[in-house]
Amino acid sequence: MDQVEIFKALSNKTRLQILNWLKEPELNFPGQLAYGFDDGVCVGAIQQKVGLTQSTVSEYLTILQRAGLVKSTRKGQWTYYQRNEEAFAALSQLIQSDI
Amino acid sequence: MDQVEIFKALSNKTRLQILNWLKEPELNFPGQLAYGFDDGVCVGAIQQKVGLTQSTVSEYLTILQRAGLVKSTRKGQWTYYQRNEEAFAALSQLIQSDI
DNA sequence: TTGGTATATCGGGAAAAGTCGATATATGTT
DNA sequence: AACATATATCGACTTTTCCCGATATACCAA
Repeated sequence: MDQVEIFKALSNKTRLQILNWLKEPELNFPGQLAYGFDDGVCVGAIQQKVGLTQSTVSEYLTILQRAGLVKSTRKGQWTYYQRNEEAFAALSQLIQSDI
Repeated sequence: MDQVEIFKALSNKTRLQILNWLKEPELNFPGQLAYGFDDGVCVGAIQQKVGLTQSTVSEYLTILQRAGLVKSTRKGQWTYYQRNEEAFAALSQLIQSDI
């Protein structure tokens, strides 16, 4: 758990926005309803909502994943991303005790 | 409370180190014992321990203050910095609910 | 195999952050 | 007033981040 890496990942408005949207996938990505949300939301859906290029969004998700804040699941041609809630709980705790 | 600004302020190993040292000023800045710690620790003492230049450390403290993570008190020629514990409590809470 | 779609990675240009030395400002002392 | 000390700010340079377009890779369908 690299603290600096986590805070860097959170130091960007768009990435914070993505994390926030991923709290309620059904609500924020209704277009994907048909496929379910058990594994999270695919990159394309996030990209459309974000409005930046595909490469940028893919990189942002990688940054969030390296920091441990999201998990990814590959299914066919899609990669689904979802929040890693344990990481947020741990971070909240870390701020209370370690930082 | 600008989230991005807070996380940027925390995205640096030295600044995290400073915040950590300020948790126990008596222990980490014994050279300043004579003056007491009610208002925190002065820039010079922090600078010596950090080992970077005076200008860099001064700027780091400004960054931490703009993010609301520390408070400063001017006394004569010295500026004393101390942690703003309310900000950390709020941040911990923010991560649990908002992010 | 050929082609289509989804995602990842690469290379680059612009903007921001890291860090320094030099200088400015504020305060204190004589 | 003149000088010393503590801190803040400025200008410059290097490194990192932001974000893009182009290309590569992985999978799927005909």
